[in-house]
Amino acid sequence: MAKEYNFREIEKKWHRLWTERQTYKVTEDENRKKFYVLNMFPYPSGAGLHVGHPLGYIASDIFARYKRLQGLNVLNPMGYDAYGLPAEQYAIKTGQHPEKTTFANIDRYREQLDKIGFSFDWDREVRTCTPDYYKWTQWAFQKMYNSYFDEELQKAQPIEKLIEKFKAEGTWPSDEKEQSELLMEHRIAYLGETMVNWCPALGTVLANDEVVNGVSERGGYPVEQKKMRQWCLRVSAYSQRLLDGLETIDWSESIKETQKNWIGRSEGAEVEIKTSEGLSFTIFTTRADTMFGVTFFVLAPESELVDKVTTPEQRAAVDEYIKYVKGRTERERMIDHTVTGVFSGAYGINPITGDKCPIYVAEYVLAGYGTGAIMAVPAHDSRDYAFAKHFNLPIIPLVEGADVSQESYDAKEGIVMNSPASEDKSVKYDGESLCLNGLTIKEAIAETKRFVKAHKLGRVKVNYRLRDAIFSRQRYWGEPFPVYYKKGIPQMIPEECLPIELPQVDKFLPTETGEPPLGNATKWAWDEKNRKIVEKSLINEVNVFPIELYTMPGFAGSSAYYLRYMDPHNDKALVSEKAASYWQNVDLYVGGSEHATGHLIYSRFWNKFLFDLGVSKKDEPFQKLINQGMIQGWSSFVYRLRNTNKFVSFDLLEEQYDDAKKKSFYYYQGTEADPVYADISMVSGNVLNVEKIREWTAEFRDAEFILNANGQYIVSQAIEKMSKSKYNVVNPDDICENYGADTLRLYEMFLGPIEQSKPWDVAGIDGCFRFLKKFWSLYWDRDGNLQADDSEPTAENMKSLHKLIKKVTSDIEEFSYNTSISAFMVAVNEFSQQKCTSRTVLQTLPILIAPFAPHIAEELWEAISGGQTWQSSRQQSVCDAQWPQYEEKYLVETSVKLGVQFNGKVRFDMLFPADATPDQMVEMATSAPEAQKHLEGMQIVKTIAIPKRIVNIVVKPKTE
RNA sequence: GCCCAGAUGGUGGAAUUGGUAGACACGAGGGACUUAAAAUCCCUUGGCCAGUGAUGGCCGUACGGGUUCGAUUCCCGUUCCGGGCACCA
Repeated sequence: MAKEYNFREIEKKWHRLWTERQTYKVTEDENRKKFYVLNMFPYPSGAGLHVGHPLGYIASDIFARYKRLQGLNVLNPMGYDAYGLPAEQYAIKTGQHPEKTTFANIDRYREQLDKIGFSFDWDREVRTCTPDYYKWTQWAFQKMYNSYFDEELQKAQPIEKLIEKFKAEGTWPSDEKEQSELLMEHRIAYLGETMVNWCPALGTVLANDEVVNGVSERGGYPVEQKKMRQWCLRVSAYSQRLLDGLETIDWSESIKETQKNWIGRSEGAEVEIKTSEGLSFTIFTTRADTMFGVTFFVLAPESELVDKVTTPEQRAAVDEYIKYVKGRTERERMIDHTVTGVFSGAYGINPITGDKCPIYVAEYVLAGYGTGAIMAVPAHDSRDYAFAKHFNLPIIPLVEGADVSQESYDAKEGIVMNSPASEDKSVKYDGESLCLNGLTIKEAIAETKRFVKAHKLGRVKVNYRLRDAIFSRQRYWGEPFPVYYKKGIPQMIPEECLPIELPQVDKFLPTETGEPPLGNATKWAWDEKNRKIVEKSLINEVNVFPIELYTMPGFAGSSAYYLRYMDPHNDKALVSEKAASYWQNVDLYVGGSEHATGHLIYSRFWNKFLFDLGVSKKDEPFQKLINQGMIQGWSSFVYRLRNTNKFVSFDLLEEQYDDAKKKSFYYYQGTEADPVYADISMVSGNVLNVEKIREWTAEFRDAEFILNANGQYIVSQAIEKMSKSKYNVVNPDDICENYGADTLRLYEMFLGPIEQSKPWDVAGIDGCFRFLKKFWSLYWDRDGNLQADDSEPTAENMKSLHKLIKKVTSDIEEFSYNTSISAFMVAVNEFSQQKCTSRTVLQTLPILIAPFAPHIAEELWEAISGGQTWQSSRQQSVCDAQWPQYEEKYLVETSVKLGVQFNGKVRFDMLFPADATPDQMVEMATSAPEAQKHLEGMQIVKTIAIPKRIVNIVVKPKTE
């Protein structure tokens, strides 16, 4: 009886031994090179871990194990992003404290993760919601509050330096309130009166990346613009560094591109415009070359200039327009691009041409970008063009050959003309007037910038689209701010008193007076004298003051967690100098690309700030980034006839396409049928288990199911993101139970390239399971005894082995795990055919497979090395073995079969010595008997021979 | 609209980056062992055509062109799917 591959026992055994032996515990070791592997830590949701989560974790675990086998000291930690909206909303619904549900979810995650056999050092686990962790989130916030960004040095500096500067300049106010306001304009964490994304349904403000298509990312509720006093982070100050840093890191082009878009650098010029009333304003343009084509100016409706510029005659019209704009939601403005606007009554004077052009107010100009005012060049900007057509304003073409009768010419290519149209159209400054005619657009831009600068008409300016991050939320389940208010002026709670712990509340909703949930806390006031938190009722504005009621957003805790993993139990510092110097930054970061404009920007910003402080040792936190694809789920739908409790099999429905809504609708005998999610566990293939769904929810209990001719109920299926609400979540637990963790790990990697998204499909998992069984059976004879012997491996054995080492090594380096698993499959078949029992080979294979399938690797490693005396105790685990090097000498081929081509078509195959030179190859090929019939009546034009690749002979008919 | 990435058998996907397209796996078909099933093993499997047969020929990497002795790979154009940004001046 051959020995069975009992994965359940093997995996249980090794989970136990790994824990007992602390196999994965990591400590700083100056004698070894470090390698830091990191996964984006999960938010522990109530749905548990699904098969998509481990995809990235497995990928990084393979790399971590591989690097470790190569002798590096690998840090591979895991933790939880534990603050979040779902737990809070669940608390509002059920009254259960978010901490309770969050910790329960964490336990469940841990249990699931443990089954898969990761090499995490759990001693370093962090949870963002525990005080010993968020102490350092609060600490970093205070550091940001007490810093400003020095434009010249391009780095953060202590705020005291700025105060000194103001004092030296004599601009330092004496009034405390004025001082506070002045510094607020410079602090990196500041309290700002800004337009925010307010989500009434969630009762909180949202950051820009949390708003998608004008609705909230979570829940899809409408979002409106509202002016509110909020904590903000001056992320925009770091725009240039965030952009420059991208060049130094090894991330995918697409994600760098996304970040570049989000930062949105544009180089241009700011030009001073005087108005007919003697006022002036500044416009920003990237197309300085088009100054001669300006026919009007436009102000953003929210701009403060509007009020100043508007003439009495136009006042009523402008007010009405602004009222209209205010009434529009963000979403409406995004979808509806119809041209609107109003004349302000005033005129602006083009400093280049001296022309008087009307100033309009229109919503297509945004207050938040540039100066909130533009010069309009309808001929060369499509938005200005639409506006000009609508209001019948002149259009002056400035590029040779550009036809602007139907649409604007926006391209930045061509030769400039009409600039000026005639000599008297260009105003002279210090005797010089601007002339761009005949230049290319690029030259014209540069020339205009020079002119504007030289004659002080404006200045060259770089603008960024990146906005400051709104850093406060009106929620309960988040980090409290270590801030109290003294006469309305924010004060930092002393650093030694941190952390300020999240107070207990009995209600998680806003208070009746509209305060955020923390307003419900009774013990939430700061006693300045005794330096402690006291009852709110004691507030006296003398020595006891109210504490901030806002909490920090989700990204606060996730922005520097990778630093905390380096030194997670340190209560003196976020991370010790020693640990930070050793681990530096993350070498390999694995996570989803959906964080491109959120976490991955905030984290880089946060790290750059800490780098300026000297806490972080590298300017960029994540050297290499791999974005694992999403594993999607198959959602299943049943169709309910509208206003009935009847469900109709999908194949009986008629489809109708609604062009307007770009959606299909389904009908059954004239009645429309609406799709309803059905849990995937009730579906096999596309057939619904009607009995099972009746037991699922009350909705289906007494429903009538109209079946097809085969007596089956067919569901329709769609590939969607895995989510609890879509009832399409597949847990990894079942796979572990039926096939084992090693098979799960192998299969998830075998599905395809890591970066690709793909629907989950268990078809094919048998292939990986079979492979492991074959791998297992290499080691055991028919009686279940280990069949390794000390026989000399054959040349064939060594060739197969070294081919495998070479392939697997290079594939892991390139994260091409699916192809390295294929290589294993090939190799195992070869060894099996070779009946290889050589210890040399059998001892190496477990090391090679260990990153992918650690449990079976350990078991076989133990079996094959069991008879030996250990050189050191660490060799008890395959994790501490040494990754083998391949040797070229075993891979050398003595002869190679190559196709001999005539004019690019393969005509015959023949054997060549592997070391044949191209000349020898041609000689052999042309003199071969098979070649003669192809050469008959032909002459050789050219020959190409590439050793080990191809022999190509180009011929053409002989001409006399 | 702009930017980025992609399209290969029935399916997931390989292809040393310009050198015999379809590795590996799934599925399907056939066979062996077995009372039977499971498990295991072997063979076939891109399409079309010719041949009893070994085999041979043609077509084939979304579509249309180009460069090249040779193109899945490079260039130009088109179509389709995915991702990001979107009145950003």
